[in-house]
Amino acid sequence: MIDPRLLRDDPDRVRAAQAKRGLSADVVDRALSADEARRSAITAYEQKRAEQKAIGKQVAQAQGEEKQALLAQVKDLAAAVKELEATQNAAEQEWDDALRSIPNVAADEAPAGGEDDFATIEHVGTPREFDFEPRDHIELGRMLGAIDLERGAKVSGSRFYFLTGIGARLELALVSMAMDQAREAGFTQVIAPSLVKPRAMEGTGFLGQAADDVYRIEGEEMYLVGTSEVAMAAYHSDEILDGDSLPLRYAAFSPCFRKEAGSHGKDTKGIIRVHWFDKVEMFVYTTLEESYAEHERLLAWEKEFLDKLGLAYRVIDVAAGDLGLSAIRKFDCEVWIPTQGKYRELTSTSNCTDFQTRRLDTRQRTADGTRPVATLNGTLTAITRTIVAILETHQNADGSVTVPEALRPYLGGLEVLEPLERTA
RNA sequence: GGAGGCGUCGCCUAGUCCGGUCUAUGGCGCCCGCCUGCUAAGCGGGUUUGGGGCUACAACCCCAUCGAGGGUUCAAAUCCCUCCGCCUCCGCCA
Repeated sequence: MIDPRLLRDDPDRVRAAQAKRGLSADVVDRALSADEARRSAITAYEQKRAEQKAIGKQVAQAQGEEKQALLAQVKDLAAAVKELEATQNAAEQEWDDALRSIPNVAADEAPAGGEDDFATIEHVGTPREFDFEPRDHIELGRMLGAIDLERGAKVSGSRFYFLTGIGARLELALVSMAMDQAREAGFTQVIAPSLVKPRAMEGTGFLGQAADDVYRIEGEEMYLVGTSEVAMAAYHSDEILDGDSLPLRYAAFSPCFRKEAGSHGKDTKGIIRVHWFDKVEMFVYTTLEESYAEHERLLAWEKEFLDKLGLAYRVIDVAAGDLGLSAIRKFDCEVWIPTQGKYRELTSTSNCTDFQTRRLDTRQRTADGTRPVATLNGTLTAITRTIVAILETHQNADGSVTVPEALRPYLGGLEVLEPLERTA
């Protein structure tokens, strides 16, 4: 959630931020009046409570008739305190609800508007020209025996797949390559749980409008994560971190699950948009001041990985309305998909500043107290889309695929993926 | 899944049976000061977190905080209920 002090001191800035995302500012006023109601309720309760405590002390010492008199007096007080406490709790709840529904204040640099209002920052590499008709990843995957969509649908339904043979090896290779890069950059490698409690989901901002896309476990208060960001943001919840320990950089592997509600008809074929995929995600805890530079670093690491795979892509500055609840700024790396003739999101990095840590209560110790830290996340590799990009970009006329040099060591030196003689 | 034990302000710990004198004890660590050629030791003081008031976002005052949430009571670390986590044993299992 946003800093309550910002809301109190500069509500117009929050109103402007709502407008920039294309949202109503009503919630700002609701939060402001809730804050006032809350504070007067707190004052009222605390006054009565202090009175009750004072008399309570006398009761403990008094004897006989005097004690009886005091008891009678304080009995009414107890009822009043109870009532005021309930009022306070309700006011507090109201305020919390309003505050939590306000998204993070977008960075000045983030373009205003919605999904289509992004700004292109740069193009890296050039989309490959083919002197033959390129095959899409579905056909290549079938020829290589790498992707089995039919059986995915049979076993789990639409938007599911099996990676088989070289497909399975590709995933393991990509994960290793990503993890090695991260480790060399100083990240701690993590295998994270993909099933989490509501707190983690809510804290990262995925239970608001985004809740439609989240799988909930029947009969349990548990959710399947859509990204290991969820587990990693909650990793240090309710902790006060030593200021010297920052930044804390984690590279987490986990499966990711998404209902893809509302995307009917989009990317219905292949493994571009699936209900489950595996991902290596960078997640960083740092100071607010350092978060902006760290965001650039995360982008640089994402680009390094794409560069090593020889992919052509562009980097976009995502518009305010498309940032999600938590981020103030987001860069997407969109890779050129030859058979679609367009750029598709492959990785994404967000600076969530102290929005998530206020919800999850992760602070740092400073010379004069504690303060919330900043969190950032960035994709190193989302396996399925990475495989799509590699197969389509590096394919040859005979259906074979040239392995990017950087990936070869992870495939036992394999230089070319060859089609199977016949498919099973 | 079953049985039992445990959860106290960084760590360890007293207190819980028998509710009020708990404004939570003591030790370790850490911080400040004194002392001291230096260090150590010694001595004195400080050291949970969140919120509210007032303000300079200081000092100060107040409220909450003994795993979490309810309840009983004038009053709860202490009594009752529910939940969570950890440990031991059994069962099951990768």
